Amino acid sequence: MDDARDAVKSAILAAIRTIPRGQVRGYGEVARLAGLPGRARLVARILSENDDAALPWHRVLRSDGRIAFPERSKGYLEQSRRLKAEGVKVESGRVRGIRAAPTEDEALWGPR
DNA sequence: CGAGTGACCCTAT
DNA sequence: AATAGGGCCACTC
Repeated sequence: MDDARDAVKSAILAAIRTIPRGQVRGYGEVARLAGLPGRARLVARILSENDDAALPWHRVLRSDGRIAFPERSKGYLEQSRRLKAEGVKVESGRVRGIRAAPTEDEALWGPR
């Protein structure tokens, strides 16, 4: 059974739903909020598999505030459009006004 | 079980 | 600011 996997998916989706309108979060941030530190990639995969139209997936970006899609991609345009519609400023494929707390990630990824 | 891939992240140059 | 290198996780072949 994929109970565990389903639970993880639900947790991630819930975390994404927690993002307030007009604001954005990073994949790693979402993963951490979902109780899955270091599984940012998993979040991305879940999003690719997700089919919930009510899910604000467009509020999920990379840590740099960059959209995780190539500019020519359809998803990029869609996400950019939706973000702008919510009052988020997007320039050159990157969002302004965000700062995904890197300090926490540093503790986890920062190996040194 | 090894190798390849991806809507990722970090450090260093 | 942009590029290069290394790492971690989950899935597929």
